Amino acid sequence: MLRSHTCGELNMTHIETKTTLSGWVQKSRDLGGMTFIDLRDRYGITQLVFNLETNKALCMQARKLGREFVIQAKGVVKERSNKNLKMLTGEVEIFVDELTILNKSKVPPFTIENETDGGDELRMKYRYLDLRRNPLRENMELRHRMSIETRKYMDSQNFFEIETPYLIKSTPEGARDFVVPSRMNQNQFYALPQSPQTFKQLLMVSGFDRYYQIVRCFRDEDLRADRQPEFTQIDCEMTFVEQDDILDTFEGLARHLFKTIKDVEITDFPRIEYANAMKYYGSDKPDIRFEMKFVELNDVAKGKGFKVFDDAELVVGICAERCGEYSRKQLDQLTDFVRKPQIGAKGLIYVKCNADGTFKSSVDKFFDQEALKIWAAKFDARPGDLLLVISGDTEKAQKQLGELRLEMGNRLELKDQKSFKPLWVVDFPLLEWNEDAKRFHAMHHPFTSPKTEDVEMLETTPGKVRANAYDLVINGVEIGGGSIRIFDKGVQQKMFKVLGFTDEEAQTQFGFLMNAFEFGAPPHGGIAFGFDRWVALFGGSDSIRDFIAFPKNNSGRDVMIDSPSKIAEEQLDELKLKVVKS
RNA sequence: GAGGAAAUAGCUCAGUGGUAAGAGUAUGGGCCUGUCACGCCUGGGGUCGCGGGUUCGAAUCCCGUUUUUCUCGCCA
Repeated sequence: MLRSHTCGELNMTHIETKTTLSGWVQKSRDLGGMTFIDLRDRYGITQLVFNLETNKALCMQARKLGREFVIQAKGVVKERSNKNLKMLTGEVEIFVDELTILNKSKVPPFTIENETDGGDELRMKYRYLDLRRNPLRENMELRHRMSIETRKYMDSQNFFEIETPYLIKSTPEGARDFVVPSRMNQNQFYALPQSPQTFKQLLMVSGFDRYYQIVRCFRDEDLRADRQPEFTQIDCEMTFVEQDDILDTFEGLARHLFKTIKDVEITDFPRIEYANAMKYYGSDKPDIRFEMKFVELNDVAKGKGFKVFDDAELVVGICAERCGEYSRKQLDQLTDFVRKPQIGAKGLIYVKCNADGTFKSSVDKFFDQEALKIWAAKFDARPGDLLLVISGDTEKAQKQLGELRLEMGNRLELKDQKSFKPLWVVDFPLLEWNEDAKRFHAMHHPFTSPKTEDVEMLETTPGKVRANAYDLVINGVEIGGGSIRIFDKGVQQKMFKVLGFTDEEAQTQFGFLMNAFEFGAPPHGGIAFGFDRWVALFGGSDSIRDFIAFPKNNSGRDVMIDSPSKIAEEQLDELKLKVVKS
């Protein structure tokens, strides 16, 4: 070993110990007569000290060290005369008597500090340097610990970790596939899995009973801060279970991770139907760290001659506590917010609940004090509160108000970073109408089972069929989702029919699964968690990028290795591919 | 696919038509024996993303282009 200790472990108990440390030069402070070097490794920073009087040659050598040089230093642990209690090793230092430069370093393009001066692009290009920084190192450690604890819990619950293939078959539903040409099978392509969905179902048919995998998934869609083209799921499937069994099992996983990683006991996992999540929060992933529930006003708002309300399918509002003093400017800002094209509301109506018990609203012309008093009562609003009301088509109005609710949550600082509020959203619709394709799409995926009592509606009103599908949401972030699967060939065929597949297409695309279902498929269901998001959530970040060692940028590029890139003509020839210049 | 923003020293940024493009930081040299954001002195460092245009004159205005980034669409 090129070291006897790490840079994070030496303290007062090691005084007078002979030690050999290896690491990177974090910083040197040359005071003339003496020189201090901060030596860094994964474990911490230890101060090396060189004295011109004691050993001139060595001190001169130390002065020449640059940032990020890799060195080995041998010496004795001494108590500092000037202690630095901000550092873990700040009570001691090493009197060095032998110094070896293991490797020099160019001056790094940005500072390797907790607060670096480098911008995102530069840090991505030199990711290996960025990963030397404490915050990134800590993120990787968090990720590591979460994967270990996940495996511990899953193992304790008798789950097998089984690997599934990455070179699979392209399927029409869902996200765009990444595609890989096959050399041995000319003109044919593999696809990278969007998730191991069908394979884990086949493992259930095989009788493995409980499967999980921490597995890479690939989706060729546009990216966001919380989306990467390749990302990691905790993918799980169980046999002979009903929805509650799955929710219970994975509440267990969530509790275990919260306890072991965050030292937080989660007592409550409320469950809310999708329909109510939309009705009260305008979102299928409500952030319930704060209340501000929707109140519907159709009965008191319509029929008073205000055309906007009378023509609307839904009039709905929220109560922002203690915002009754909002200025014209602040209200205009909120109106602009909901009118942004991304949100798309026509306007915003406000009611100020004045301290003296009167009301001031933007619809005073149509609603007198008595009418507004009834509104306020519906919100349980107190003097000093502000009511914000949106109207329009039900679904749109709910989503728009949902965005406004989150915005108000930000403005009023109601989203406590340290608080974690998980919940299950259940009873998702089975299907959603796709206006462009003029057909239904599976909301979750085509193998999700409809609720038994709703199956009949598949042929009459497919849009109303509810699914045995559920999402785990924490602090407004969709952490995972799953469903009880269809295990009956007949139901699966019906499902494909509703999705607009001909029997032939269904057979070509998913024949392998339907065939398997004819050989004694057990009832089963499962769930998959977005591991990167979960780690980021625990790490207190909205972006998953800094929780992935080597992420890609917004355009799906790895700017460090410069991929994707062109390939050689010979490679194309071998694959029988031609590149068309556009 | 649609829209917004940005590109100036190694890095982070200021500079909105006019002399010679600046700051902080990093970096080279010098001084300093208890620093730990060390301090002080001093030096080097620029294709103002790229291409075209307007102008007596463009980092600055206009057009195009590339890259990055944000939002929406999209992401079962």
